[in-house]
Amino acid sequence: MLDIKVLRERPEAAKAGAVKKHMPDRVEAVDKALALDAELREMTPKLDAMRSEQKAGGKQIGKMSPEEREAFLQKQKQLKAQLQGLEEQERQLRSQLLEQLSLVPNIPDDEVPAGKDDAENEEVRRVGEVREFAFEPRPHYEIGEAQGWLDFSRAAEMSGSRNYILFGDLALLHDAVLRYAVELLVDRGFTPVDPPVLVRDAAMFGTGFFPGGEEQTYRCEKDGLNLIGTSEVPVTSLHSGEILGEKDLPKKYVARSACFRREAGTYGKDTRGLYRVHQFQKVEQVIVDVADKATSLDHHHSIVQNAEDMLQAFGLPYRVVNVCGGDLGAPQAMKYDIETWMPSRQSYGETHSASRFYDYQARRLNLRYRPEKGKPIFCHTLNNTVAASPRILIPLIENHQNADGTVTLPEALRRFFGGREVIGKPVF
RNA sequence: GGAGAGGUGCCAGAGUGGCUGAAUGGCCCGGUUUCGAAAACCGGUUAGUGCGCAAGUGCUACGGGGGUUCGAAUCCCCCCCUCUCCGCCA
Repeated sequence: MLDIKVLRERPEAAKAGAVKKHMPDRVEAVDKALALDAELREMTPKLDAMRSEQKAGGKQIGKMSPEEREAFLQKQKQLKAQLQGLEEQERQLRSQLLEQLSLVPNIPDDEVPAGKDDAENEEVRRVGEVREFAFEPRPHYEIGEAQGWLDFSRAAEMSGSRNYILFGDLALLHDAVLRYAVELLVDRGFTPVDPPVLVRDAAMFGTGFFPGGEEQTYRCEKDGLNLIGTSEVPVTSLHSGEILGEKDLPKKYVARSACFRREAGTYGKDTRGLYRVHQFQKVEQVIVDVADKATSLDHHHSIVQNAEDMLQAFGLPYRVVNVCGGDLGAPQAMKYDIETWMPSRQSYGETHSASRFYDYQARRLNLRYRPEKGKPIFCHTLNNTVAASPRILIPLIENHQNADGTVTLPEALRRFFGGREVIGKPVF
Protein backbone atom coordinates (compact mmCIF):
# COMPACT_ATOMS: atom_id res chain seq x y z
CA MET A 1 0.00 0.00 0.00
CA LEU A 2 1.19 3.47 -0.81
CA ASP A 3 1.27 6.25 1.73
CA ILE A 4 -1.82 8.39 1.22
CA LYS A 5 0.57 11.34 1.33
CA VAL A 6 2.19 10.09 -1.85
CA LEU A 7 -1.20 10.15 -3.55
CA ARG A 8 -1.89 13.66 -2.31
CA GLU A 9 1.46 14.98 -3.41
CA ARG A 10 2.03 13.00 -6.60
CA PRO A 11 -1.26 11.58 -7.82
CA GLU A 12 -0.01 11.60 -11.40
CA ALA A 13 2.94 9.39 -10.45
CA ALA A 14 0.60 6.84 -8.88
CA LYS A 15 -1.63 6.82 -11.95
CA ALA A 16 1.29 6.65 -14.33
CA GLY A 17 2.54 3.69 -12.29
CA ALA A 18 -0.70 1.79 -12.77
CA VAL A 19 -0.57 2.58 -16.48
CA LYS A 20 3.02 1.39 -16.74
CA LYS A 21 1.99 -1.81 -15.06
CA HIS A 22 -0.82 -2.23 -17.58
CA MET A 23 -3.44 -2.15 -14.85
CA PRO A 24 -5.83 0.37 -16.35
CA ASP A 25 -8.64 -0.65 -14.04
CA ARG A 26 -6.60 0.42 -11.05
CA VAL A 27 -5.88 3.92 -12.28
CA GLU A 28 -9.23 5.19 -11.08
CA ALA A 29 -8.52 3.91 -7.57
CA VAL A 30 -6.16 6.86 -7.19
CA ASP A 31 -8.87 9.43 -7.78
CA LYS A 32 -11.37 7.50 -5.73
CA ALA A 33 -8.97 7.27 -2.83
CA LEU A 34 -8.18 10.96 -3.05
CA ALA A 35 -11.85 11.92 -3.12
CA LEU A 36 -12.53 9.78 -0.05
CA ASP A 37 -9.50 11.20 1.65
CA ALA A 38 -10.61 14.76 0.98
CA GLU A 39 -14.05 14.01 2.35
CA LEU A 40 -12.57 12.49 5.46
CA ARG A 41 -10.22 15.36 6.00
CA GLU A 42 -13.06 17.76 5.79
CA MET A 43 -15.19 15.90 8.25
CA THR A 44 -12.53 14.94 10.78
CA PRO A 45 -11.98 18.34 12.43
CA LYS A 46 -15.73 18.78 12.84
CA LEU A 47 -16.08 15.35 14.33
CA ASP A 48 -13.16 15.93 16.66
CA ALA A 49 -14.66 19.18 17.89
CA MET A 50 -18.01 17.50 18.52
CA ARG A 51 -16.42 14.65 20.36
CA SER A 52 -14.40 17.07 22.38
CA GLU A 53 -17.54 18.94 23.37
CA GLN A 54 -19.32 15.76 24.25
CA LYS A 55 -16.45 14.47 26.34
CA ALA A 56 -16.10 17.73 28.23
CA GLY A 57 -19.83 17.72 28.91
CA GLY A 58 -19.74 14.20 30.16
CA LYS A 59 -17.10 15.11 32.68
CA GLN A 60 -19.14 17.94 34.17
CA ILE A 61 -22.28 15.99 34.57
CA GLY A 62 -21.37 14.47 37.87
CA LYS A 63 -21.05 17.86 39.52
CA MET A 64 -24.42 19.17 38.44
CA SER A 65 -27.54 19.70 40.44
CA PRO A 66 -30.44 17.40 39.48
CA GLU A 67 -32.31 20.18 37.60
CA GLU A 68 -29.28 21.24 35.64
CA ARG A 69 -28.52 17.70 34.86
CA GLU A 70 -31.90 17.01 33.32
CA ALA A 71 -31.57 19.78 30.76
CA PHE A 72 -28.00 18.93 30.08
CA LEU A 73 -28.75 15.32 29.42
CA GLN A 74 -31.19 16.32 26.70
CA LYS A 75 -28.50 18.37 25.04
CA GLN A 76 -25.96 15.57 25.28
CA LYS A 77 -28.38 13.11 23.79
CA GLN A 78 -28.90 15.33 20.79
CA LEU A 79 -25.20 15.68 20.33
CA LYS A 80 -24.83 11.98 20.58
CA ALA A 81 -27.42 11.31 17.92
CA GLN A 82 -25.59 13.63 15.56
CA LEU A 83 -22.30 12.05 16.41
CA GLN A 84 -23.53 8.55 15.79
CA GLY A 85 -24.63 9.46 12.30
CA LEU A 86 -21.35 11.11 11.49
CA GLU A 87 -19.29 8.34 12.99
CA GLU A 88 -21.10 5.80 10.87
CA GLN A 89 -20.24 7.88 7.82
CA GLU A 90 -16.67 8.16 8.96
CA ARG A 91 -16.38 4.40 9.35
CA GLN A 92 -17.68 3.81 5.88
CA LEU A 93 -15.38 6.39 4.37
CA ARG A 94 -12.40 4.88 6.12
CA SER A 95 -13.10 1.38 4.95
CA GLN A 96 -13.77 2.57 1.42
CA LEU A 97 -10.54 4.53 1.49
CA LEU A 98 -8.61 1.48 2.61
CA GLU A 99 -10.25 -0.55 -0.13
CA GLN A 100 -9.32 1.91 -2.86
CA LEU A 101 -5.89 2.64 -1.47
CA SER A 102 -5.01 -1.03 -1.38
CA LEU A 103 -5.92 -1.31 -5.06
CA VAL A 104 -3.37 1.32 -6.04
CA PRO A 105 -0.28 -0.53 -7.25
CA ASN A 106 3.17 0.28 -6.01
CA ILE A 107 4.89 2.80 -8.25
CA PRO A 108 7.44 1.07 -10.47
CA ASP A 109 10.93 2.52 -10.35
CA ASP A 110 12.22 4.57 -13.26
CA GLU A 111 14.61 1.80 -14.22
CA VAL A 112 11.67 -0.54 -14.89
CA PRO A 113 11.36 -0.86 -18.67
CA ALA A 114 8.07 -0.13 -20.39
CA GLY A 115 6.36 -3.15 -21.85
CA LYS A 116 3.26 -5.28 -21.88
CA ASP A 117 4.44 -8.76 -20.94
CA ASP A 118 7.49 -10.91 -20.39
CA ALA A 119 8.44 -10.64 -24.05
CA GLU A 120 9.47 -7.06 -23.32
CA ASN A 121 11.58 -7.77 -20.27
CA GLU A 122 15.04 -6.30 -20.66
CA GLU A 123 18.05 -8.54 -20.56
CA VAL A 124 20.61 -7.35 -18.02
CA ARG A 125 23.27 -10.00 -18.46
CA ARG A 126 23.85 -13.49 -19.75
CA VAL A 127 26.07 -15.88 -17.85
CA GLY A 128 27.38 -19.27 -18.92
CA GLU A 129 27.76 -20.91 -22.30
CA VAL A 130 24.79 -22.66 -23.86
CA ARG A 131 25.95 -26.19 -24.54
CA GLU A 132 26.34 -27.46 -28.10
CA PHE A 133 25.07 -31.02 -28.13
CA ALA A 134 26.79 -33.64 -30.23
CA PHE A 135 23.48 -35.52 -30.26
CA GLU A 136 19.84 -34.59 -30.31
CA PRO A 137 19.05 -33.53 -26.71
CA ARG A 138 15.85 -34.84 -25.23
CA PRO A 139 13.33 -32.99 -23.11
CA HIS A 140 13.40 -33.74 -19.38
CA TYR A 141 10.08 -35.59 -19.43
CA GLU A 142 11.30 -38.07 -22.01
CA ILE A 143 14.43 -38.76 -20.04
CA GLY A 144 12.51 -38.81 -16.77
CA GLU A 145 9.87 -41.24 -17.97
CA ALA A 146 12.41 -43.50 -19.61
CA GLN A 147 14.39 -43.59 -16.40
CA GLY A 148 11.31 -44.32 -14.30
CA TRP A 149 11.86 -41.03 -12.48
CA LEU A 150 8.68 -39.33 -13.52
CA ASP A 151 5.05 -40.38 -13.69
CA PHE A 152 2.54 -37.89 -14.99
CA SER A 153 -0.27 -40.27 -15.83
CA ARG A 154 -0.73 -41.74 -12.37
CA ALA A 155 -0.38 -38.26 -10.92
CA ALA A 156 -3.12 -37.03 -13.23
CA GLU A 157 -5.28 -40.00 -12.30
CA MET A 158 -4.91 -39.24 -8.61
CA SER A 159 -4.75 -35.46 -8.57
CA GLY A 160 -5.61 -34.08 -11.98
CA SER A 161 -3.51 -32.33 -14.56
CA ARG A 162 -0.38 -30.36 -13.72
CA ASN A 163 0.65 -32.84 -11.10
CA TYR A 164 3.63 -35.17 -11.09
CA ILE A 165 5.32 -37.88 -9.09
CA LEU A 166 9.06 -38.07 -8.67
CA PHE A 167 10.85 -41.37 -8.09
CA GLY A 168 14.31 -42.60 -7.36
CA ASP A 169 17.29 -40.45 -8.19
CA LEU A 170 15.11 -37.64 -9.44
CA ALA A 171 13.31 -37.50 -6.09
CA LEU A 172 16.75 -37.39 -4.50
CA LEU A 173 17.94 -34.70 -6.88
CA HIS A 174 14.87 -32.62 -6.09
CA ASP A 175 15.69 -32.79 -2.41
CA ALA A 176 19.43 -32.29 -2.96
CA VAL A 177 18.88 -29.04 -4.82
CA LEU A 178 16.65 -27.70 -2.07
CA ARG A 179 19.10 -28.69 0.60
CA TYR A 180 21.95 -27.12 -1.29
CA ALA A 181 19.96 -23.90 -1.55
CA VAL A 182 19.17 -23.79 2.15
CA GLU A 183 22.73 -24.55 3.14
CA LEU A 184 24.12 -21.88 0.82
CA LEU A 185 21.94 -19.21 2.38
CA VAL A 186 22.50 -20.37 5.93
CA ASP A 187 26.22 -20.06 5.23
CA ARG A 188 25.57 -16.48 4.23
CA GLY A 189 23.91 -15.62 7.48
CA PHE A 190 20.28 -16.24 6.68
CA THR A 191 18.08 -17.75 9.38
CA PRO A 192 16.38 -20.93 8.23
CA VAL A 193 12.59 -21.01 8.65
CA ASP A 194 10.02 -23.71 8.20
CA PRO A 195 6.85 -21.63 7.92
CA PRO A 196 3.12 -22.45 7.83
CA VAL A 197 1.80 -23.11 4.34
CA LEU A 198 -1.77 -22.31 5.37
CA VAL A 199 -2.34 -18.66 6.13
CA ARG A 200 -5.17 -16.28 6.91
CA ASP A 201 -6.37 -13.64 4.49
CA ALA A 202 -4.48 -11.00 6.45
CA ALA A 203 -1.15 -12.45 5.35
CA MET A 204 -2.29 -12.66 1.73
CA PHE A 205 -3.48 -9.07 1.89
CA GLY A 206 -0.42 -7.89 3.73
CA THR A 207 2.00 -9.23 1.16
CA GLY A 208 -0.12 -7.81 -1.65
CA PHE A 209 -1.46 -11.02 -3.17
CA PHE A 210 -5.00 -10.08 -2.18
CA PRO A 211 -6.93 -8.41 -3.60
CA GLY A 212 -6.13 -9.67 -7.07
CA GLY A 213 -4.58 -13.08 -6.57
CA GLU A 214 -7.64 -14.96 -5.31
CA GLU A 215 -8.05 -16.97 -8.49
CA GLN A 216 -4.47 -18.15 -8.29
CA THR A 217 -4.89 -19.40 -4.72
CA TYR A 218 -6.15 -22.66 -3.29
CA ARG A 219 -8.47 -21.82 -0.45
CA CYS A 220 -9.82 -23.87 2.43
CA GLU A 221 -13.12 -22.10 2.77
CA LYS A 222 -14.19 -24.04 5.84
CA ASP A 223 -11.33 -22.63 7.83
CA GLY A 224 -10.84 -19.35 6.02
CA LEU A 225 -7.28 -20.33 5.19
CA ASN A 226 -5.23 -20.13 2.02
CA LEU A 227 -2.48 -22.38 0.75
CA ILE A 228 0.54 -20.23 0.04
CA GLY A 229 1.94 -19.88 -3.46
CA THR A 230 5.27 -18.83 -1.96
CA SER A 231 6.74 -18.69 1.52
CA GLU A 232 7.23 -14.98 0.93
CA VAL A 233 3.72 -14.76 2.38
CA PRO A 234 4.26 -16.27 5.84
CA VAL A 235 7.86 -15.14 6.18
CA THR A 236 7.32 -11.50 5.25
CA SER A 237 4.30 -11.54 7.55
CA LEU A 238 6.35 -12.93 10.41
CA HIS A 239 6.79 -9.58 12.16
CA SER A 240 3.48 -8.09 11.10
CA GLY A 241 2.21 -5.63 13.69
CA GLU A 242 5.57 -5.41 15.40
CA ILE A 243 7.97 -2.56 15.96
CA LEU A 244 11.44 -3.99 15.48
CA GLY A 245 14.65 -2.48 16.77
CA GLU A 246 16.91 -0.87 14.18
CA LYS A 247 19.82 -3.01 15.34
CA ASP A 248 17.78 -6.14 14.59
CA LEU A 249 17.69 -5.20 10.92
CA PRO A 250 18.11 -6.45 8.35
CA LYS A 251 16.31 -9.68 9.20
CA LYS A 252 17.39 -12.28 6.69
CA TYR A 253 15.39 -15.46 6.37
CA VAL A 254 15.60 -18.47 4.15
CA ALA A 255 12.48 -20.61 4.10
CA ARG A 256 11.80 -23.94 2.51
CA SER A 257 8.19 -24.83 1.93
CA ALA A 258 5.66 -26.45 -0.31
CA CYS A 259 3.92 -23.96 -2.61
CA PHE A 260 0.57 -24.27 -4.32
CA ARG A 261 -0.80 -22.48 -7.34
CA ARG A 262 -4.07 -23.02 -9.15
CA GLU A 263 -2.64 -21.81 -12.46
CA ALA A 264 -6.11 -20.69 -13.44
CA GLY A 265 -6.22 -19.22 -16.90
CA THR A 266 -3.13 -21.03 -18.12
CA TYR A 267 -4.92 -23.85 -19.94
CA GLY A 268 -2.86 -25.12 -22.79
CA LYS A 269 0.24 -23.26 -21.62
CA ASP A 270 3.33 -25.26 -20.70
CA THR A 271 1.27 -28.39 -20.35
CA ARG A 272 4.06 -30.89 -20.76
CA GLY A 273 6.55 -31.76 -18.13
CA LEU A 274 7.54 -30.16 -14.88
CA TYR A 275 7.46 -26.53 -15.92
CA ARG A 276 4.06 -25.41 -14.71
CA VAL A 277 2.66 -27.50 -11.87
CA HIS A 278 0.19 -26.98 -9.04
CA GLN A 279 2.50 -27.98 -6.23
CA PHE A 280 6.20 -27.52 -5.79
CA GLN A 281 8.90 -26.94 -3.22
CA LYS A 282 10.66 -23.65 -2.97
CA VAL A 283 13.53 -22.21 -1.03
CA GLU A 284 12.95 -18.50 -0.69
CA GLN A 285 15.07 -15.68 0.70
CA VAL A 286 13.29 -12.83 2.45
CA ILE A 287 14.81 -9.65 3.83
CA VAL A 288 13.08 -7.27 6.21
CA ASP A 289 15.14 -4.13 5.98
CA VAL A 290 15.59 -0.56 7.14
CA ALA A 291 13.73 2.07 5.15
CA ASP A 292 16.59 3.23 3.00
CA LYS A 293 16.50 3.06 -0.76
CA ALA A 294 20.22 2.57 -1.23
CA THR A 295 20.22 -0.31 1.27
CA SER A 296 17.22 -1.86 -0.44
CA LEU A 297 18.93 -1.72 -3.80
CA ASP A 298 22.09 -3.13 -2.37
CA HIS A 299 20.30 -6.06 -0.74
CA HIS A 300 18.24 -6.61 -3.84
CA HIS A 301 21.42 -7.12 -5.82
CA SER A 302 22.85 -9.39 -3.18
CA ILE A 303 19.85 -11.74 -3.17
CA VAL A 304 20.05 -11.95 -6.93
CA GLN A 305 23.72 -12.80 -6.56
CA ASN A 306 22.90 -15.58 -4.12
CA ALA A 307 20.71 -17.27 -6.69
CA GLU A 308 23.25 -16.72 -9.45
CA ASP A 309 25.96 -18.31 -7.36
CA MET A 310 23.84 -21.41 -7.03
CA LEU A 311 23.16 -21.61 -10.76
CA GLN A 312 26.86 -21.20 -11.45
CA ALA A 313 27.64 -23.97 -9.00
CA PHE A 314 25.18 -26.13 -10.93
CA GLY A 315 26.86 -25.25 -14.22
CA LEU A 316 23.65 -23.84 -15.68
CA PRO A 317 23.59 -21.04 -18.25
CA TYR A 318 21.17 -18.27 -17.37
CA ARG A 319 20.29 -14.68 -17.93
CA VAL A 320 19.03 -11.96 -15.66
CA VAL A 321 16.20 -9.78 -16.90
CA ASN A 322 14.77 -6.53 -15.67
CA VAL A 323 11.04 -7.22 -15.62
CA CYS A 324 8.96 -4.70 -17.57
CA GLY A 325 6.01 -2.77 -16.19
CA GLY A 326 3.30 -5.00 -17.61
CA ASP A 327 4.87 -8.14 -16.18
CA LEU A 328 5.25 -6.63 -12.72
CA GLY A 329 2.80 -7.44 -9.93
CA ALA A 330 0.88 -4.74 -8.13
CA PRO A 331 3.05 -4.71 -5.00
CA GLN A 332 6.48 -4.64 -6.63
CA ALA A 333 8.57 -1.57 -7.33
CA MET A 334 11.09 -3.49 -9.39
CA LYS A 335 11.86 -7.08 -10.17
CA TYR A 336 14.67 -9.11 -11.64
CA ASP A 337 13.85 -12.52 -13.02
CA ILE A 338 16.51 -15.10 -13.58
CA GLU A 339 15.86 -17.36 -16.51
CA THR A 340 17.76 -20.58 -16.91
CA TRP A 341 18.51 -22.17 -20.25
CA MET A 342 16.14 -25.04 -21.04
CA PRO A 343 17.12 -26.95 -24.18
CA SER A 344 13.64 -28.43 -24.66
CA ARG A 345 12.17 -24.94 -24.85
CA GLN A 346 15.08 -23.63 -26.88
CA SER A 347 14.93 -20.62 -24.62
CA TYR A 348 15.59 -19.30 -21.17
CA GLY A 349 12.76 -20.17 -18.76
CA GLU A 350 11.98 -18.31 -15.57
CA THR A 351 13.38 -20.03 -12.51
CA HIS A 352 13.83 -17.14 -10.08
CA SER A 353 12.09 -13.92 -9.26
CA ALA A 354 13.65 -11.22 -7.12
CA SER A 355 11.40 -8.39 -6.01
CA ARG A 356 11.79 -5.23 -4.05
CA PHE A 357 8.84 -3.45 -2.55
CA TYR A 358 10.18 -0.58 -0.44
CA ASP A 359 7.51 -0.14 2.24
CA TYR A 360 4.53 -1.28 0.17
CA GLN A 361 4.15 -4.63 1.91
CA ALA A 362 5.31 -3.34 5.29
CA ARG A 363 2.60 -0.70 5.27
CA ARG A 364 -0.07 -3.32 4.65
CA LEU A 365 1.45 -5.58 7.27
CA ASN A 366 1.98 -2.77 9.77
CA LEU A 367 5.58 -3.85 9.98
CA ARG A 368 7.78 -1.14 11.45
CA TYR A 369 11.07 -0.51 13.20
CA ARG A 370 12.28 2.14 15.56
CA PRO A 371 15.23 4.13 14.21
CA GLU A 372 18.00 5.34 16.50
CA LYS A 373 16.03 8.48 17.10
CA GLY A 374 12.55 9.40 16.04
CA LYS A 375 9.26 7.75 15.34
CA PRO A 376 8.75 4.18 14.17
CA ILE A 377 8.86 3.82 10.39
CA PHE A 378 7.78 1.14 7.97
CA CYS A 379 10.41 -1.41 6.98
CA HIS A 380 11.44 -2.25 3.46
CA THR A 381 10.97 -5.82 2.26
CA LEU A 382 12.66 -7.89 -0.43
CA ASN A 383 12.59 -11.45 -1.59
CA ASN A 384 13.97 -13.84 -4.15
CA THR A 385 13.81 -17.47 -5.03
CA VAL A 386 16.86 -19.52 -4.22
CA ALA A 387 15.58 -22.72 -5.79
CA ALA A 388 12.14 -23.79 -6.95
CA SER A 389 11.87 -27.46 -7.68
CA PRO A 390 10.91 -29.42 -9.71
CA ARG A 391 11.16 -26.55 -12.22
CA ILE A 392 14.89 -26.23 -11.65
CA LEU A 393 15.22 -29.94 -12.43
CA ILE A 394 14.38 -29.17 -16.05
CA PRO A 395 17.62 -27.34 -16.81
CA LEU A 396 19.57 -29.66 -14.55
CA ILE A 397 18.46 -32.76 -16.46
CA GLU A 398 18.39 -31.26 -19.90
CA ASN A 399 21.68 -29.39 -19.81
CA HIS A 400 23.59 -32.22 -18.19
CA GLN A 401 22.08 -35.11 -20.12
CA ASN A 402 24.19 -37.64 -21.94
CA ALA A 403 23.39 -39.35 -25.24
CA ASP A 404 22.39 -42.56 -23.47
CA GLY A 405 19.85 -40.84 -21.22
CA THR A 406 21.98 -40.67 -18.09
CA VAL A 407 22.58 -37.34 -16.39
CA THR A 408 25.91 -36.09 -15.10
CA LEU A 409 25.60 -34.41 -11.74
CA PRO A 410 27.31 -31.09 -11.20
CA GLU A 411 30.16 -31.35 -8.75
CA ALA A 412 28.28 -29.32 -6.14
CA LEU A 413 25.49 -31.88 -5.85
CA ARG A 414 27.51 -35.09 -5.76
CA ARG A 415 27.91 -35.07 -2.03
CA PHE A 416 24.16 -35.65 -1.74
CA PHE A 417 24.59 -38.83 -3.79
CA GLY A 418 27.42 -40.39 -1.90
CA GLY A 419 29.89 -39.03 -4.43
CA ARG A 420 28.17 -40.46 -7.53
CA GLU A 421 28.87 -38.51 -10.70
CA VAL A 422 26.11 -39.83 -12.89
CA ILE A 423 22.49 -40.79 -12.26
CA GLY A 424 20.30 -43.05 -14.35
CA LYS A 425 21.00 -46.08 -16.52
CA PRO A 426 21.66 -46.08 -20.25
CA VAL A 427 18.14 -46.11 -21.71
CA PHE A 428 18.54 -44.84 -25.23
C1' G B 1 -14.79 -31.91 19.45
C1' G B 2 -16.34 -30.69 25.02
C1' A B 3 -15.35 -27.62 29.71
C1' G B 4 -12.91 -23.54 31.97
C1' A B 5 -9.37 -19.20 32.54
C1' G B 6 -7.39 -15.13 30.27
C1' G B 7 -5.75 -11.18 26.43
C1' U B 8 -4.08 -3.79 29.41
C1' G B 9 2.02 0.48 27.41
C1' C B 10 8.94 -2.02 25.45
C1' C B 11 8.31 -5.95 29.73
C1' A B 12 5.85 -7.43 34.34
C1' G B 13 1.38 -6.12 36.43
C1' A B 14 -3.01 -3.01 38.81
C1' G B 15 -7.53 -1.25 37.33
C1' U B 16 -14.91 -3.90 37.10
C1' G B 17 -19.01 2.64 34.64
C1' G B 18 -17.00 9.23 35.08
C1' C B 19 -11.46 11.99 38.75
C1' U B 20 -7.54 6.38 33.98
C1' G B 21 -3.92 7.31 28.15
C1' A B 22 -4.05 4.31 32.07
C1' A B 23 -1.39 2.92 39.38
C1' U B 24 3.16 0.38 40.74
C1' G B 25 7.77 -1.97 39.47
C1' G B 26 11.40 -2.98 35.66
C1' C B 27 13.95 -1.51 31.01
C1' C B 28 15.69 2.74 28.47
C1' C B 29 16.98 8.19 28.21
C1' G B 30 18.35 12.90 30.76
C1' G B 31 19.84 15.12 35.38
C1' U B 32 21.57 15.40 40.76
C1' U B 33 25.29 13.04 43.73
C1' U B 34 30.69 11.02 42.87
C1' C B 35 37.67 11.70 41.54
C1' G B 36 35.02 8.05 38.40
C1' A B 37 31.41 4.22 38.65
C1' A B 38 27.58 1.52 41.27
C1' A B 39 23.62 2.61 44.47
C1' A B 40 20.21 6.34 45.75
C1' C B 41 17.23 10.45 44.33
C1' C B 42 14.59 13.74 40.59
C1' G B 43 12.51 14.03 35.75
C1' G B 44 11.21 11.86 31.06
C1' U B 45 9.69 7.56 28.38
C1' U B 46 2.81 4.11 23.85
C1' A B 47 1.12 4.60 18.92
C1' G B 48 -1.85 6.90 15.00
C1' U B 49 -3.84 11.34 13.23
C1' G B 50 -5.47 16.77 12.85
C1' C B 51 -3.95 22.04 13.76
C1' G B 52 0.62 24.93 14.75
C1' C B 53 7.14 27.79 12.66
C1' A B 54 7.50 25.99 17.50
C1' A B 55 6.16 25.38 22.49
C1' G B 56 1.88 23.10 22.43
C1' U B 57 -2.91 21.30 21.65
C1' G B 58 -7.64 18.42 19.76
C1' C B 59 -9.21 13.54 18.48
C1' U B 60 -8.61 8.08 18.21
C1' A B 61 -6.73 3.50 20.25
C1' C B 62 -6.59 -1.04 26.70
C1' G B 63 -6.66 -8.41 21.12
C1' G B 64 -10.28 -7.07 16.50
C1' G B 65 -15.32 -5.52 15.19
C1' G B 66 -20.23 -4.03 16.63
C1' G B 67 -23.70 -2.51 20.69
C1' U B 68 -25.72 -0.39 25.59
C1' U B 69 -24.93 4.50 28.15
C1' C B 70 -24.89 11.56 28.70
C1' G B 71 -20.12 8.77 29.73
C1' A B 72 -16.78 2.06 28.78
C1' A B 73 -10.28 -0.74 29.66
C1' U B 74 -14.58 -1.69 32.91
C1' C B 75 -21.48 -3.97 30.87
C1' C B 76 -23.60 -6.96 26.31
C1' C B 77 -22.89 -9.62 21.34
C1' C B 78 -19.67 -11.68 17.38
C1' C B 79 -14.69 -12.91 15.86
C1' C B 80 -9.30 -13.83 16.74
C1' C B 81 -5.45 -15.45 19.95
C1' U B 82 -3.09 -17.74 24.43
C1' C B 83 -3.30 -21.14 28.55
C1' U B 84 -5.46 -25.46 31.56
C1' C B 85 -8.39 -30.02 31.79
C1' C B 86 -11.06 -34.02 29.04
C1' G B 87 -11.65 -36.60 24.34
C1' C B 88 -9.45 -37.80 19.55
C1' C B 89 -5.11 -38.18 16.62
C1' A B 90 -0.06 -37.67 12.99
